[in-house]
Amino acid sequence: MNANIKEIAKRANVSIATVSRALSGQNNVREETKKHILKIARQLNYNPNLLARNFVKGKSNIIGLILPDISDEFFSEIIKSIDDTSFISGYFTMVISSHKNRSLVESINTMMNSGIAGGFILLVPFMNSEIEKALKSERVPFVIISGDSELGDYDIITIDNYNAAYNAVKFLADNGYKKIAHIAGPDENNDAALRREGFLNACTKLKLETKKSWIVKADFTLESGERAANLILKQKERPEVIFAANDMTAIGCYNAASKLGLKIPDDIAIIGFDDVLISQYVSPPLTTIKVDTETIGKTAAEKLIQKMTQTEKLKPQTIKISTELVIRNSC
Amino acid sequence: MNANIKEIAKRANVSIATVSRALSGQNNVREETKKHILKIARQLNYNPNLLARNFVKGKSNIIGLILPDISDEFFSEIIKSIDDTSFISGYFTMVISSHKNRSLVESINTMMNSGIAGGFILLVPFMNSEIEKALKSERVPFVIISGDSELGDYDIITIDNYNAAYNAVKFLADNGYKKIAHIAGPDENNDAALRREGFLNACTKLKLETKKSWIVKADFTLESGERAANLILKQKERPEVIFAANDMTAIGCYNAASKLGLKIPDDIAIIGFDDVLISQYVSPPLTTIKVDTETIGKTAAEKLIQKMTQTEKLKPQTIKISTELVIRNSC
DNA sequence: ATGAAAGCGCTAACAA
DNA sequence: TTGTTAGCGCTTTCAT
Repeated sequence: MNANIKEIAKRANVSIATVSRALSGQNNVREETKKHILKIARQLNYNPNLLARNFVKGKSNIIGLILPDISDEFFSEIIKSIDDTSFISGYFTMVISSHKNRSLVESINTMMNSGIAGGFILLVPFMNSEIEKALKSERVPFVIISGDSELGDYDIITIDNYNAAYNAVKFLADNGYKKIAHIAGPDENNDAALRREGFLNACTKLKLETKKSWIVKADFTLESGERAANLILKQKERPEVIFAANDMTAIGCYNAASKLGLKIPDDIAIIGFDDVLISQYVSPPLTTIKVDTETIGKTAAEKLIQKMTQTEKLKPQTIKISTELVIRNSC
Repeated sequence: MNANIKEIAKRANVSIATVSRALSGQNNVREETKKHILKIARQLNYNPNLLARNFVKGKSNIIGLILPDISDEFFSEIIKSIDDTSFISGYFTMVISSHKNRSLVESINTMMNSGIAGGFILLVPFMNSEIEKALKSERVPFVIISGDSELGDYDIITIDNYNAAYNAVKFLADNGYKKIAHIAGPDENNDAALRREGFLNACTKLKLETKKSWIVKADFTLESGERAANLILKQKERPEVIFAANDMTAIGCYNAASKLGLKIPDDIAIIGFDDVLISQYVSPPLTTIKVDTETIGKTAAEKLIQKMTQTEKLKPQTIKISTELVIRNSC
């Protein structure tokens, strides 16, 4: 069994209170006593029982990270980034994913009420009333990472989907493209909705040609992208370029184009969104919009820790992490 | 603040002990009383304080997952799989990655001594005496996920690197390839070492031609794969096929081949290892060896939970998760 | 600067 | 079946 402060107190001939004070680095202990205690603690290879410490303090230095029911490299990077940031401030990261066995709401309730986490970061692709209800208690602080900055009165870390999409279209216009199609993401996905909106407004403002039959819904997967691209490319009038809601969809377009014998970017140009690893290795390398996952994770963790440590309540804040256009050879 | 059993006891007119018993589903409570208590608990939206529960029980239902200082889709899948499995048995998953700010040894010590985790899963690409020392206390149970099944007297979940590599080479031989090269992984990486060994032995046994200059070391990255492939492909005598230690390296070969104007698989065939997502989308789709990450995670979690719950100590066990050859068009 | 003691929420041993 | 009580390891308040 692990040594405890009682044991150290006995060996050091002091009270457990003094040991506690010395170990938690308070300055109301005589320097000499402190040194002595620290030495014994080291000898015994003492590690504080974090469970007991958190318990008695009535708070936890565990940060919960609630993930949705999908799995891609995005999350792996977010997790690392959050864990990195948390660790520096003395926190641990607990992952709790939501899936068939456990709903998002259940995950939120656990984080909110079990006391196991002192705060949590919620990754949600969408919001609904069930989730809102679960979040209402605010028993422990949380921040949300989401595509939508208009979710409500929460602290939100988001990327600027709308402007990123708008600027992507502007880039295409600047490069002489006039006829442009869009493969959208799922309706209920906020990232997807905002990208779509940015696309549509840019088309209007910049006087680019698009039409209903050139705007096809997909679901962020490669397969759905290929299906959607087929729908677009087999029409009598073809667009010059497709703006895909994400990279996987864009790569689905590559497959469709290849099977139809169309060359990228000459016959059909393509632009994606996300800059996943694979995008630089497809042929031709995909022009896309880079999402800075590391900064997203870091910012979320920092904001949460700020909320966990300060007492006064600040107004909810939306932090938009900017994106970056990565120009390669697909348009 | 969250309701506690004291509050419930008061409202139900019973003692806290009875409440505790009712809530933890013991059967030594009168059915009627139990119902009453459960109802009140629900009314109060009661959630047990897990910190207190774990603390008093002297154990934790948190499973630690120690990750090395790298990040790829492999980990994202492992995390999900472990978390899924843990959740079903009532455990949480805490991720603790090792990196510039926190060494592997430090992570192990935290998991071992802080009481915060009741057990942990260690992902290590290699073993050394420092790590061995940290693991020696066995204060809490753990299992290791590693490429090497010969690490020592531990419970290890591993893939059968040696046989997977051997069989891959056999597959190549069966398909008529005679001259074969290998791009190896880092020396200190056990997965890499075993794949290399499997390759070498297969070459000997199956009488395939290889030579020193056709066996080049890389470091699992795409760039290093491209460099290594260049070294191989620019020699006067070229092999017919390259067995790459992992998929990213294999894709590096694609780049090298493309720049040298060599067609895959006609001029040079390629086979990889891992079956990462991207492998099915490169052109031509990569033939490779699929590593079943989901089963690895699941098995590791199950084994660990078994160790955490049973009292008698079993002999350390090595569990090899089999791999699967995925035949595509690169050889 | 130090010690004594209460108490965090819960479980479990013992008593009734 | 139910209640009483000790105690898990630690922090913190109140004395000294």
